[in-house]
Amino acid sequence: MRADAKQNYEQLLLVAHEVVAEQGVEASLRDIARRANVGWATLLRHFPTREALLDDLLKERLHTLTLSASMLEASESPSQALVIWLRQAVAFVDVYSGIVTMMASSLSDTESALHSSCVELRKAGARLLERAQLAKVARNDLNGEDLFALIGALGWIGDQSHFAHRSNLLFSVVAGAIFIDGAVADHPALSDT
Amino acid sequence: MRADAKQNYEQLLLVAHEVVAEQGVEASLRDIARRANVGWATLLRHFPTREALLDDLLKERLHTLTLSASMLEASESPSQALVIWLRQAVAFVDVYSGIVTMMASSLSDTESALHSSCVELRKAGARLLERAQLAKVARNDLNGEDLFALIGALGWIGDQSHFAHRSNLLFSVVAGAIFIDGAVADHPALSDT
DNA sequence: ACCTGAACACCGTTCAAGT
DNA sequence: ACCTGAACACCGTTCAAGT
Repeated sequence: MRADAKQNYEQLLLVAHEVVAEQGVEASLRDIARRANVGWATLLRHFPTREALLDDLLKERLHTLTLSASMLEASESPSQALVIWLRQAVAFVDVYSGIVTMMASSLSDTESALHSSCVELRKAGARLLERAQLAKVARNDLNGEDLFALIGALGWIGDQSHFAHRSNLLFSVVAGAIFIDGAVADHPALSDT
Repeated sequence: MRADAKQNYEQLLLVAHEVVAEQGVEASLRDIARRANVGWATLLRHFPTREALLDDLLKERLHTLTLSASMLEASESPSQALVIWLRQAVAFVDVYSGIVTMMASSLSDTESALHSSCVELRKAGARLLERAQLAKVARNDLNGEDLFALIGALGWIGDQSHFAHRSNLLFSVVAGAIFIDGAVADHPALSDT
């Protein structure tokens, strides 16, 4: 990448993060280009679709999240590992409002620039879920898609300003439902404080 | 209302239902006016905001849902009544994709044309929840807002084509989490078939 | 009273020119 | 190679005319 191109790219990412964090994933791309002092068509060539921009915005943090899943796989308690990771995943999607809807549709859209990132996320969760199922602490009728769906559902709740202040409690309600009765009764990670 | 006005109004509602059921709540209003063979500005005067249109589209079915809540309040089992009503509520929001997000924001926006309808819905659920709590079968730390949030979360899952085929299972997972362990173990309404 | 088109400021898509 | 403005077809908002 040429030097001026690289500078444009990085300035765009910086501004895009600010604007999207403030206004959500449907923020005006034209507005982002204006605030970044970059030509409108330049943004479109760096990021041919909205999904491509979001993918680049999420890349680093997504990598951190999947790394965290790998670490947690080696931890002592399969149920606690899953709960801790779920909390991280919900915090991850909380950064940009509307991102869960975009990710959910990208999961089934092979052509989306976000697709492979979403598959990665699902796989990371699925591994932790399967470990908990083998340990007989998580419901056996759930799979990686369901985990993704529940993270999305909690992310949706966090997106609604009217519900956001209850999202900690609702996290513990929904996350707790993934486990078999009593299996996580002694896990402080599920208490709501 | 003048005769021609009334005819326009009803034609608009008819077409709007079709288009919104197909494309979701963000469907083009201009397109609806075109398909209804009605002047564009005419739609805007009948429905000054998108929320006003949706409110009229939902009114009948919402009334049915609140009536159902009243009936269920007189039924034998408080827990079963709540589960049955929750299923109806999720089916209600399933008709228009994106409606849960619009309703969630209307719940805190007193100016929205949908506001009072949303409050009605929350109240109907809250009454059934409180009855179940008094009977010691539902978690005591949840309130009407939480119930609305969980209905919205399940509605969001139903909106995503990739997750919709799991929504029955996920309903039983999330709805089951509202109750105290074992309180609904014998309720066929929570089985996933 | 009610209906209607048109002007306006936005959006994302596409493309032909610039350096 | 990369950047850029402009034309295009849409959107919702507003308003001045029509019958």
